[in-house]
Amino acid sequence: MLDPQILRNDLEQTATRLKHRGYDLDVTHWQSLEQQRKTVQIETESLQNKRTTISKSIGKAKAAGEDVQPLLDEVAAIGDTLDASKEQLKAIQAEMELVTLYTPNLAHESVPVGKDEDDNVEVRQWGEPKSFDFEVKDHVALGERRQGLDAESAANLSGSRFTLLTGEMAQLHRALAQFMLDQHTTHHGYKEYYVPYLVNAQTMQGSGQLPKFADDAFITEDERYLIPTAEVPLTNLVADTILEEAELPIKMTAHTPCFRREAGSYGKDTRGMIRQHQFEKVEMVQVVHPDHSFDALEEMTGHAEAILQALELPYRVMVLCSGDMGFSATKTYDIEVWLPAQKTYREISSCSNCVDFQARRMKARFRSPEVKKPQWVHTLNGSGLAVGRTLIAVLENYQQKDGCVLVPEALQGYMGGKTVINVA
RNA sequence: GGAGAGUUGGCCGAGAGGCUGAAGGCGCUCCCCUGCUAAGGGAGUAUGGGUUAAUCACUCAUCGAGGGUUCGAAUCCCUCACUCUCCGCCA
Repeated sequence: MLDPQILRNDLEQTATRLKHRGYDLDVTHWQSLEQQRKTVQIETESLQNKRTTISKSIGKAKAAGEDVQPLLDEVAAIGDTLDASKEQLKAIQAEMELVTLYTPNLAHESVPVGKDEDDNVEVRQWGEPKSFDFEVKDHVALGERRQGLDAESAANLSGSRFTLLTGEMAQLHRALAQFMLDQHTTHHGYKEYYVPYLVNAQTMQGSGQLPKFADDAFITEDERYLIPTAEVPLTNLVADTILEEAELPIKMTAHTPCFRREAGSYGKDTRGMIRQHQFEKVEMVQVVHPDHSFDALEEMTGHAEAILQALELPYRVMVLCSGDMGFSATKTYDIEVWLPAQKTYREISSCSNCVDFQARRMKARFRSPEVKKPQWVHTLNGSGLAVGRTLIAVLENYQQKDGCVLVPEALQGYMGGKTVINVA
């Protein structure tokens, strides 16, 4: 949720900045709502005040044994007008709330203005894409051996966009998640959480998935949502709370499955396990003091990078342009890992600073000794990393001519000492 | 799934139709006293919104959420959510 003050005081500029994000704010509509709101609210509140005043005097008059009938007559006249005024105010406020709930965050000044992913800007690269002296296979081809990656069985069980892993593939997948969690908890200062995978609508709204993106999520019959990312439960842990400044920063990590409908991505990434309805992710979330959120974003991106560096997987870091960012973010770095079979970099992590956008939706605040009023915290989230995609990256980057796959040194301890898998 | 109890400010806790935005305590802030420490005395201390250039100003809302009764609701009624206890079931 944007600061209502900037919509009131700086409407034109805000509309322009929203346009950079591909969002058209109906300025005239908003202005008219705002104007109506003001008139009706003042009217309602003054009627309310009048009624309360008279009601109180009725109490006093009764206690004094006076005749209250004249006062009752007077207050009766207010009733209908007040009710009508209240209804009107409610309707206006509901409409304004809807607009604010559907309005994305503003892009930070440091974010390049652009339309889509083609306008994202590379920030840095790490590692050299390895050259192979043989024809490289993609992860699907590599996974066919020993049926380690069995798309057909998954399709039979559940439909398209599901994956079944067996044997060493499943073990490697598990090893990756364990390794990531351990890195974040022992080296990067995050506390590990185990969280619910089903959340209510309120929680989904707090982090920005609802109401606008209802179609992207799976919903249960009793109206709970399967989490699309652990960001949702983790971030909402501070919903409706006033923290002490000393409690900040809060750094949380969790390994969870993520569920996404992937509505509107028909035909995209249909081969292999790049885009799935269900995938594993290790997520990082930080709740920080507003002065430090941009530093925290750099730090958190570094934490995700550290995983790739430990796995010796080449990657590049992109800063997303205004038009390509997610709804709640003010600035996002995508980390893209090198996939030799596609001869391209593919997203494996996304780290975002949401500043006070989610905090306002969730009512997450903190109190500092210097400032009397509670202030909004800033929230950040980042993948560290998407486990399925990391598996793909390991398979493709560590493949050998004969189709077996070397186990990255950092993972060997998690693989029972194995140095190579997928041997024919 | 069944039966019962509960949900009040940062925390604990009173409150039973008007004088309650809410006693009291804890915590916190400021002041006084006390040669350290402990203790004592006084004052202050909810959140959100609106009006305003801004406020020491005025005002509205909020006692789990949403409805209702009433001139007036933390207090009465209804629905829902959550917590706790007991029973049942279950990994």
